[in-house]
Parts: sequence; structure tokens; C-alpha cells
Amino acid sequence: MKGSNKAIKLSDMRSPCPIANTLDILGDKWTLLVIRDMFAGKSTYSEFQSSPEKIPTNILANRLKRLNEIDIILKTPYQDRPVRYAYKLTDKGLLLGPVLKEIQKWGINNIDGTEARIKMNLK
Amino acid sequence: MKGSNKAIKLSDMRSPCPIANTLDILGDKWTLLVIRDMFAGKSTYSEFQSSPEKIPTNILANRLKRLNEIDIILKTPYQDRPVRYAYKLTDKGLLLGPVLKEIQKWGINNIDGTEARIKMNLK
DNA sequence: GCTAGTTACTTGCATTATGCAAGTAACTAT
DNA sequence: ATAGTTACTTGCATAATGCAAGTAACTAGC
Repeated sequence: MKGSNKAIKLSDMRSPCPIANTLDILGDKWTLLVIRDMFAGKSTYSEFQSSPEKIPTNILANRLKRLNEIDIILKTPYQDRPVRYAYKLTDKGLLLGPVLKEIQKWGINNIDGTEARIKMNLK
Repeated sequence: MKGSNKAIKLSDMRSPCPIANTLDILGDKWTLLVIRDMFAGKSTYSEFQSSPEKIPTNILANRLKRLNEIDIILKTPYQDRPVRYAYKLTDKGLLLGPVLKEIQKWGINNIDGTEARIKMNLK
């Protein structure tokens, strides 16, 4: 592993498998959508809420907190009075580009009616 | 989209986004692990159960059923008396290789203590 | 100063999914 | 006849999700 390490420990892993461990972080219906939105240039709470999938606000808050804790995104205030926060992908988060890219590709090729409307900087 | 289409319809999609729709199929902690096992050469119910993550049997049954219904895997009897089933990836399922590959790569590079022990034919 | 509006959340509660243990059906092997 | 294996299903407790409403900290207009 490269870079700093927070939170995740071998002891509470269900197995050493990198796929299983990645799914423990990203394996749900919402987490990767928030990350997708960041690749699409969104950075504020309300911008994430405005996405067409209409993520429930408690889930959004929970995911932003978790992703920040494990260093996939970074929460920083971008203004005072009133304080407003911007969420941005860290290096670790940016490395998820290829994962999203392949998921998107599979969806386009295998699910009827899907369409990539929004341009993203996926490597 | 290529090939035949079952189950998934635009009308009950939460959005046309291919990532969102793929997550509606694969976005949980177990589905991709079963698919991983198939890429690792496993094909029977008991082989899936024997994986180190110890998937609960009701969840395994549920995932195999769903994946078969949407044409990602195929369930076929490989013997009679007693009848035993083999689950194999369809073409659609095999196309998930690159997705698993990128997830695996990200895990190895970003989660401490992960290790790819089992050889898989991921393209 | 008062009211309305915006942003970024939190809280309560119903519904759904997950996790664990146990049970069942259809065999085979001794 | 009994035990073992495979492939599940069922019941029930716990956890996650989804929805609506509420709160805090402001700003802008009258």
C-alpha cells in the first residue's frame, strides 16, 4: 500500500482479498454515486443532493463522513459566514477513476436504456 | 446494448446513468464476490460457501437466483441422481472481468493488508 | 428587527436487507 | 438403517435504508 493509512485494519477484515475489502468500502448503492458526482465536478452537499438519483440526506451525510474518515475525500470549508464546505477527492479517491470507468462501460454495453449524459474526467 | 435483454427496464430506473444502474445490480457486499469466485474457477454452491468471507447461505441463494435471472450467470445441472448444479458466467458476466480487475488493483494499492492470493483470469 | 430563504445537516420512525442458526429434500455410501 | 453430502429454505434478530420533518447558522429584503 502507498500513502497514509487510516481506519482499515487486517484484524477486522473478513478476508485479505482486495476485492472483498474494497467492497466493504464501496459496496453499496450510493457511495460510488457520490464519488461519480465528484468526478463530474460537484463538490457541495446540495450539489450531491441535486443528482437525479435523489440520495436521502442522512445517507449522503453518512457517506461523506465515512469517505472523509478513510481519506478518499477531503472536507474543507471554502468560505466563512456562513461556513460552507467543499468535498474533494484525495489522491486515493482519484485513483477510483478507472474503477468507475469500467463500471460505466459495462453498464452502457449491458444494460438497456442507460446513457452517459454527464462528462467526467475518468482515466 | 448488445445481446438479449431481460428484467431491467428504463421505467423503474432511478436514473439513466450506467453507473447507477450497474450499482443496482452489483452494488452490495456479496454479489461481486460470487462473481470473483467464478472467475477463480468455482462453480458450485458449496464452493461459493467455502470462500473465506463465509457468505450466508440465504444470501448466496438469493444472489445466484438474481444473477441467473438477469443473464449474468447460467445455472445448469451437471449431473443427475442426485441432481447437482453448476453456475457459470455468461458473456455478459465475463465482461465484468475488467471491473473486478480495477477494483482489485485499487484495493491492493490503497488498503493495507490486502493480498491477491488466488489467481484469476481477469482481463 | 422581522420574515423568508438557503445550506448543511440531524432525528425519528417505518420498511427492507442482512446475518445466523436450524431445518428440509434428495440423494449416496457403508 | 444410519450417517454424510449438497443445495437449498425458513424463522427471527439486528442493521441498513428511505422518507419526512426538524434544527442551526447564517443572508437578503422590507
